[in-house]
Amino acid sequence: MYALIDCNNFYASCERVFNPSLNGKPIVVLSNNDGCVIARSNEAKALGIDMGGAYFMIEEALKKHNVFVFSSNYTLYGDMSQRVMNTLAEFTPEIEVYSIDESFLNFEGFELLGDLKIYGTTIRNTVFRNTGIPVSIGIAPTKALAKLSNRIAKKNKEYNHVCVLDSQEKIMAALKITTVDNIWGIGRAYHNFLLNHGIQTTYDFVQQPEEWVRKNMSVVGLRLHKELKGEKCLELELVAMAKQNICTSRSFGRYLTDIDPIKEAMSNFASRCALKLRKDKSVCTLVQILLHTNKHKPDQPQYFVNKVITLPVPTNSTIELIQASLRALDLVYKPGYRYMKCGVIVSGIVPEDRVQQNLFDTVDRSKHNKVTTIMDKLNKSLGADFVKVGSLGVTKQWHLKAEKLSQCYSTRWDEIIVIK
DNA sequence: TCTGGGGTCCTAGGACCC
DNA sequence: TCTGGGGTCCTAGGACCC
Repeated sequence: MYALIDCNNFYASCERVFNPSLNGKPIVVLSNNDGCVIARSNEAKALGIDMGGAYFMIEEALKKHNVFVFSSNYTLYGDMSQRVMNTLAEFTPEIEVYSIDESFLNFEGFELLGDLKIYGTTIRNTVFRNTGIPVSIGIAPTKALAKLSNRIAKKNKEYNHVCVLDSQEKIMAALKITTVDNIWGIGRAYHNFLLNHGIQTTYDFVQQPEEWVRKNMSVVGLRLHKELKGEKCLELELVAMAKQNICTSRSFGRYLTDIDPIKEAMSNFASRCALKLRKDKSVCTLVQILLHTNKHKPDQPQYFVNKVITLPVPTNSTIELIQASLRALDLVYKPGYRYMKCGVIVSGIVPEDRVQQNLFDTVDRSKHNKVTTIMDKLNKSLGADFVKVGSLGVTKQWHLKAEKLSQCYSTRWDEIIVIK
């Protein structure tokens, strides 16, 4: 058996932990740049606020209903996630952290511990006591069924947030009450496709012949089909695989036309990518930049461009990645456009101890390594970007909007909560 | 004024090899 | 009439996830 533990309305719940006066009140959390709604408390959902709605279009309505609005605070959510996962790890040796707010746990053989419903409830209570975050738990024989079970636990009050699908009858009943658009792995396109073929519930879906599923939905769909019938196809991924791409991109807080502030933004994003690489003990061989105008304004001149630079030797040096990004920017930048977004993607990622050297390489990398090591050390103890490369700049014209940001209660000494 | 960011996997088709 | 067969690698695009 597998358990899927999912935090309820995670970002909204994080905001509540340190501000309990928000209990019972409607809360929404906005995306970067305060762009659109990406998390809602139950009270906000009940008001009919949609996921993904543009903030500027619903701002008035939110005010009218006294909805509390927050900019996303990933420092806080990341730290809270870590606390939840640490607690979960105490309950099983095998845990796959699937996303910032979800984990799969291997419950194989746990039936011997007694009723899984009781065990799940213990986990839920412990996570809440340790972190203040409410979770829902779905338990079933495969990962896809655990997902489905989790959804039932969350949507139906009578389960008290823990649902166990441990018999064929329970599984069949669960398949019948779950429509196909709520299956993990079925998105909008497949949903429409299935509806066109008269398939509405998950039960209808598992009745289809495997060849038909394979033909129309590729091996991914077939795997899902088998999983929903109780045949295990997806294993727990206990060790996080090395990433194939690392991307840092942002919309700007306002339009940029001059190249200089864009250079500043690009330098910052390249620097972030370098830091992420070093954290993973990896290096990259390709740097790609992207630069966009505002796609939501079709009446304005549009320019979308990507540029890839191949590095002579794989690296995670902040300095080299900034240089490559700025070189790429120079090649594609055109004046006269109102730019809205840019970013840096690094790929061709390999472990840093398996670097293929280049015979004609002239850069003294040991020097770069010394510099970045010291930079990382200082920034870790004194705060992000305490020491940085000059091209990261100080004007911050590109900075995103975050007008409703809460404090970093758990990661900054000067923002720690004070109890009077 | 204002519409997020960061990922994965699979497939088809083209270019190229012998 | 008829124009080989068997591969690899890369890219773009589409599907999906949180």
